[in-house]
Amino acid sequence: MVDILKALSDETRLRIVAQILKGDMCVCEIEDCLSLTQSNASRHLTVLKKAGVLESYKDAQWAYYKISPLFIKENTELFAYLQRKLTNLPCYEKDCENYTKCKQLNLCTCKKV
Amino acid sequence: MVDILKALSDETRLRIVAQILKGDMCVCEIEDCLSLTQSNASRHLTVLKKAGVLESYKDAQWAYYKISPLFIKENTELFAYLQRKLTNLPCYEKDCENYTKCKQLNLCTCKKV
DNA sequence: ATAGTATATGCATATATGCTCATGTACTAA
DNA sequence: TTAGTACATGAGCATATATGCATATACTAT
Repeated sequence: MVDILKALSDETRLRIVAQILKGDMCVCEIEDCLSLTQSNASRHLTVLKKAGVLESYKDAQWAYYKISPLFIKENTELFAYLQRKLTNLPCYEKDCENYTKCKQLNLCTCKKV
Repeated sequence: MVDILKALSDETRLRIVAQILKGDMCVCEIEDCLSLTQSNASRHLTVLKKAGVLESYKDAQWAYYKISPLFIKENTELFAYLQRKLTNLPCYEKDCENYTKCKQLNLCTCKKV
């Protein structure tokens, strides 16, 4: 429980979760969308994964991250809280716009599964 | 939101919240119950208060802390999550025993409101 | 095989956090 | 007024965390 809350107690990681709630994303999409360096994005994703909030799977050279179904199952109320509150994050709208923009510019060559 | 999660992302503070969920407590009760130094207990309580999780009120020389009604109102799901999960904390049973023991020994001279 | 892309990770560094000791403040009791 | 109790807070230290740079690994495409 502490690990989960620790993982979620960082604005960048909340921004990541907020975007992934809309659907699975690969690391480069997170980078582009939130304007993070590659290593920084990767590290934050690792923290969320180790805490059990996210899961990852590989497709070709891309690593996709998704919300862990087990996390949702075992932390129902917390998950509902995130769903309701994450859209209020200061950066949320901007991050979403960025996501759309990056999609159009094809900054990431991966094809969504 | 980040402030709240940051405040809750520490085991000692979760233990504090777990006990206060059972009813308002003064600082010396928290100290005794969780075996914390006075300054440490005070600091953690301050963090929780600044984040809006707790509120405090004074009675004579004692400072009582309680769960903030506004926090409960605005963070329903999170509060429900805490209520359900905090009893699973590793120290929970021990802390509760300690609480009863300290009550009996009258380690704290304050009279509960 | 070779070059390129995507991701993870070691190392160094700056900042944040948690803790203790000592001190300050507020209230009580005599 | 004086001593005692409860609580808050400044200073200092040790540890943890976030970040960037450089490098390693894994996969793709030619």
